[in-house]
Order: sequence, then C-alpha cells, then structure tokens
Amino acid sequence: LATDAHSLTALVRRWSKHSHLSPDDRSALLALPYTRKSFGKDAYIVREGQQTNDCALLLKGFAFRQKLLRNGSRQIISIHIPTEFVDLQNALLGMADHNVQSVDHSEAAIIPRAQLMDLAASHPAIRKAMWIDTLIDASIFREWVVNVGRRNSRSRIAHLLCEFAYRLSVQGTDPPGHFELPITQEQLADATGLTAVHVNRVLKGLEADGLIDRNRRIISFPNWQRLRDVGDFNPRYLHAPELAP
Amino acid sequence: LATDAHSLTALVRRWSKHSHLSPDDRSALLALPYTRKSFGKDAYIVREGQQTNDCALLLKGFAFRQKLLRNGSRQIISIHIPTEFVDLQNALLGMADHNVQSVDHSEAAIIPRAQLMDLAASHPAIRKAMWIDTLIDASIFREWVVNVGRRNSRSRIAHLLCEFAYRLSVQGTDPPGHFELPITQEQLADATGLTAVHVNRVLKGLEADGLIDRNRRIISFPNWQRLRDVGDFNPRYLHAPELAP
DNA sequence: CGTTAATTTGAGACCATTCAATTTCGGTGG
DNA sequence: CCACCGAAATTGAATGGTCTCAAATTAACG
Repeated sequence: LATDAHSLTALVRRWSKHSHLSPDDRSALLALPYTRKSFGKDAYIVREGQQTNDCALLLKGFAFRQKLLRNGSRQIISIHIPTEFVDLQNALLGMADHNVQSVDHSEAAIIPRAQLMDLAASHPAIRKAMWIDTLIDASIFREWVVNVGRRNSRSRIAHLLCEFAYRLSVQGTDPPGHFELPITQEQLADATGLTAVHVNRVLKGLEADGLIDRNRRIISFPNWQRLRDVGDFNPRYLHAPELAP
Repeated sequence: LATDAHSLTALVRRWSKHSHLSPDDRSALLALPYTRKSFGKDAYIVREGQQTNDCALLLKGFAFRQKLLRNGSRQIISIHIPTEFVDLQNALLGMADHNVQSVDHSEAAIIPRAQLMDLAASHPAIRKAMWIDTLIDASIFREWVVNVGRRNSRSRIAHLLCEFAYRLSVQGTDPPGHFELPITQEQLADATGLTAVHVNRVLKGLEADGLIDRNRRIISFPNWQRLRDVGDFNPRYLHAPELAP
C-alpha cells in the first residue's frame, strides 16, 4: 500500500510546478482510490466510442493517443510519458473520442471518474491543476496541428524530437542531451503524418548532418541548438515555467 | 444595457446544451462585466506571447486561431463562430501561445479574467461548462491533427466544410444544407495545410462531382451524405449531444 | 468605375509516397 | 551460446499528389 500511494507522488510533484498545492491538497490527492493495471504492447487503454467511467494515469512505460481512419490509416495525436494522464478529459466528457494505446509494456493507475470529480469539487487547487493539465494538452495538440500542417518532413521530426526531449527533461533530471525514443519509426510516421520509409530517410539525414546521434533507440543531440532551429521549436506552448528555453 | 445583457444570452443557451444551469447560474453569467470591442478585417484579437488578462467571447463575425512559423507560413488551428470563446484557456494560462485573428469585421465581449475565474469558483455548474468548453476545443484540435496529418486534400476540405456546416447548424436553425463560408481560399489553405492554388482546384473538383454548390461564398450541399463520406466526417468529436449524426 | 483583393488556370518541378526487396535487430528455444 | 524467427529498419526505383511560379480573369469595395 505504501508503494501504491507512492505512485501518485510523481503526479503531485508535477502538478506542484504550475499549481500551488497545500498539504491537505497533497494528502487528498494521494488518498485517491485507484487500481493499478498493466498493459501489453499495443494494448488499448481507452477505446474510441467507449463510455468513460475512469481516467488513466500513466505510471510506467509510454502511451499514445490515436485515431483510426476509415481508409485504414492511423494518426497519432500525442505521446505520453509516466506521471501524465492519458485521458483526463474523460473525467468530464461522457464518451471517448479517440483511442489510447500502450507503446510497450506499461502500467497505469485507473482512477474512478466520480472520485476524481469529487476531489475536484472539494479542492479548488486540485481542480485548477486538473484543468490546467487539460489546457496544456490542448496547447500541445495545437502545436501538432502546426507541425503536420505546415512543416516539411525534416522539421516535423526534429520538432517532435525536441518536444519529447524537452518534456522528458522537465520530468526527470536529464538535460535535453539524450533519451530513449521508445517508439518505432512507423509510429513516428503516424505521429508526423509521414510514411515509415520517409521517416527512416529523414532520420538518416539528420544523423548525417550531425543533428542527432542514434544508437539503437537511444537518441542524443550533439547540437541541441541547431536541432531546435531545424525543428522551429519554441517550448512556450508547453507552458512549463520552471525551465527557460 | 438590455442589449448588452442580451449578448451573453447566446452563451447561456449554448452552454445549457451540455451543462444544466440553474436560474442563479444564468443570472450570474449574464451579470458578468465586459466591454464590447470591435475588430476590423485581419485585426488581432489575441497575440502570441502576450500576457492574458481577459477572455474574448465572439459576438458577431468570425475569428480564427493561428500560429506563424519562422519561415513565414501560417497554420490556422480553428475557426470560431459567434457565441464561442476564442481563448477561454487564457483564463487559466498566463500567456497566449497562439494568435487569434478576426476574419472580417467582428465584435467580441472582452471579459476580465479575474471575474471569470471568480464566477467559476462560486458556481460549480458554470465552472463545469467552462471546462467542458475547453475540452471540446481540445477535441476539435485533435481532429484537426488527424485532418492535416492523414487525409488527402479532397478529404481535408470536405471534412472542414462538414465540421463548419455542422457547428453552424447546431448553433442556429439551418439544417446542414448551406451556409456562407466566410473565409478566403487562402485561409482555407492555411487551415488545411495546403496551398491556395490547390484549394481552388479541389473546390472545383468537389463542385464538378456534385458534392457542393458554390455561389459567391455561399456553399450548399446537394448531397450531404456523400460529402460526409468523402470527408470521413463523424461528428462524435464535437460532443454535441443534441443533434444526431 | 477604378483599384486592389481574390479566384482561376497552366506547366513544370519536387517532396514524399508506393511497392518491393534486403538487412539488421530483438527475443526465444534448443 | 548459437540458430532461428518475426519485427523493425534500411535501401532503391518509379510514381504521384501537391507545390511553385506566373499570368489571366473575376469579384469586392470605396
């Protein structure tokens, strides 16, 4: 039980960055009931069209939101890292409007929607943190519209790498120097609106130009500033005040 | 003053569709202080990077959100119709992460952020309606990622037309039969991640195939069902329960 | 009714796709 | 530890959807 309570600690820490949480807020948050659930590779955490009775907070592993088109293609809408909610909007909206899939093995805290809303109702600061969370999600969606709508393949991928590195570095202790890209090139293609073949060529191009280094799935950034330029990356949209650009 | 109070009536009506508002809620909402402001063609209602002290509710005319890229291109992220907030997220986020521009002449109610948040704090139903509003915005952004990421030019434009027709029809009394498309083909291009030249060709193609009729900026739909198919349009993401697909 | 914005049209170039084949990687059982 | 296997990554060649550039036509507006 102690380790279970620990699971939400990371959430408390993350939310504390943009919202002041009192000791009472923190303990109320940590007292949230939830069930821990494991997901295998490609398993669905949320399905489009499903009635929603709970929200999933990612504890381990990665997950992405996606929509499937009638012609069979897939668009990935966002990629999530541990301590992030993958469907907080479902605390209020009655039906899932997109899918959420586990990248590899992952674990999530499944929190009943009613308890989450009760907590929000009784604790203004938590409510605010929840709302801000969904607003930052929305801001990231907007940036993704820009990314797939108006940037060429090279910039798109550079931008996605920058975002991911940045979000991971805010999360942990690493500077945006390197990280493990947990997704396949096909998933990267679905996230950027390209094909896997072309993603491969672009990655090789970025590597050839000294903008990234690849070793297995580990990506490092020999020249972070130049990659930022190529990706036209400005972290403002992430609304993470604790890190300067 | 009576007509001013009337300005927010449409908002009350729209929010009532997804949130139950008590008489007290309604009158509190209508008592919100605001200043009415006019905007000319292409005028900026919100600027990226700006500190935000108020929110704009569109009363007349149309507006769109956009981001400008370093290379000079522009991506339109959403298009808004009267009675919609164009930047409700700025009630909580401290800084605008994108621009909002008036399409033509428009008028908006500029509501101080502090008053809006006070109202949210004291009235749970209004707070919920506000939050849902931002969540539906986010859902539309997600669909736009899919639209520009994974649909061809024909589907993209058909989809955008469907969404627009649908939102207008939910709003007013018209069935999705026809409406005035208030934007230029260049703006349509920036909204779909295409060029104005190509948008022109696609529109002509849709017309030639009997999917739309054009008369000036008035667009009508001789075959709504077929256009929906071409656009791969499923209104679920709009979360508008009052109208069946 | 003149003047600018918006739309329309054409031809050629290019970025990304498609399709197919090959190589490498990651995991598994012998 | 190695052989094996399916998944993922890589490479090549040809195709194609969309863009670019430029010009002509039409619409909008004071």
